[in-house]
Amino acid sequence: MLLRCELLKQLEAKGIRLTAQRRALISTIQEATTHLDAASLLKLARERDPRINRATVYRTIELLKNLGMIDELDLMHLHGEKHYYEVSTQEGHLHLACFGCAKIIEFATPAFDRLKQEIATKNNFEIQVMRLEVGGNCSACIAKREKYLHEQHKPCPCG
Amino acid sequence: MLLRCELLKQLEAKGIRLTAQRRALISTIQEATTHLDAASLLKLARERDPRINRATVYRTIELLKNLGMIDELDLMHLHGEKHYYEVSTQEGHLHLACFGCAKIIEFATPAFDRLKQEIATKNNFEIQVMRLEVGGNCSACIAKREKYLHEQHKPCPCG
DNA sequence: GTATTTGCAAAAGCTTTGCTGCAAC
DNA sequence: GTTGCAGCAAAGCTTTTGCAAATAC
Repeated sequence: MLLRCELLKQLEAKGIRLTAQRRALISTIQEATTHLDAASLLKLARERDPRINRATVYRTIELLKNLGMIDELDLMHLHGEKHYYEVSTQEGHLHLACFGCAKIIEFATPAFDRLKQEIATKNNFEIQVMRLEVGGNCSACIAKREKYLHEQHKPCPCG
Repeated sequence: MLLRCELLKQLEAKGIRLTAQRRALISTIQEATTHLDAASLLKLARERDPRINRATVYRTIELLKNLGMIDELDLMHLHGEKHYYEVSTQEGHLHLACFGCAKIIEFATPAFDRLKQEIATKNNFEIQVMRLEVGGNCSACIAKREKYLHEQHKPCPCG
């Protein structure tokens, strides 16, 4: 249930004034259909407002991060060291990165929040951010590999 | 239960031959008492073998990572974008990074491996690496903050 | 003698910063 | 008039790479 530019509303509600450039950036993040890194975000947002500068991208990201409105992801450094961003959600979820095809799978489970609770309680730790990332092979890539092994007449580990 | 230079033994068992420089690097990782980044590792390892070069550090890290013998951590980017390394362990554990005092707390719980199992099963995903990092405030920093608020005669959220 | 690995230095990739000037109240 | 942001370009930090020389078998 994504309201149209929920982030802008939240910022407005906090009394934070934004320039047109920042508004363009923020709606771009909000409406993105993939995880964006700073460079892609800049490129996309410039379609809305060509004046946007790289420095403004990083400064706006910093702002939203500090307000806890977006989360920063590494996505297992699948494509170098850049960071990716997504709008923070109420319930925790995690990211599976496939080393084979670079696909990113999002997965949510109640166990995630239960674990979060356990971590906080047992360590008396006040959690602000929790990031869980997994790397490996997705089901399609596992199947591909097994098909390949089979065609090579090599033993298939699954029998 | 850390055997003396377990990593070297494992590599030897795999028939992987190592130069003196790499051996010095690897024992440094093995015997480290904190999480090392590439630069600290270089500095420390040079006390054992001054010939070691930065490139060799990165190339050795790459090797150990690919063999699954060390894990790469970000530690919530508490000190910039560098990576930290630790010897892989059988059972999963996670890292709590305190934004207040930069302390890193390690925490292990069976729930971690149960969650890992659930992720693998429900997504039919073959997990190679799983990294869980948490950022927030440790108990000491929470106490410090509450003491401060109390001295300022401000209301204490805990009553 | 061939293959691998080293050291060095330079490049690359992403992010941050200093500064000048513009814009908003 | 002050205050704060934007844009620009340069610097910063970490990591990677090309290549010639050195090393190991």
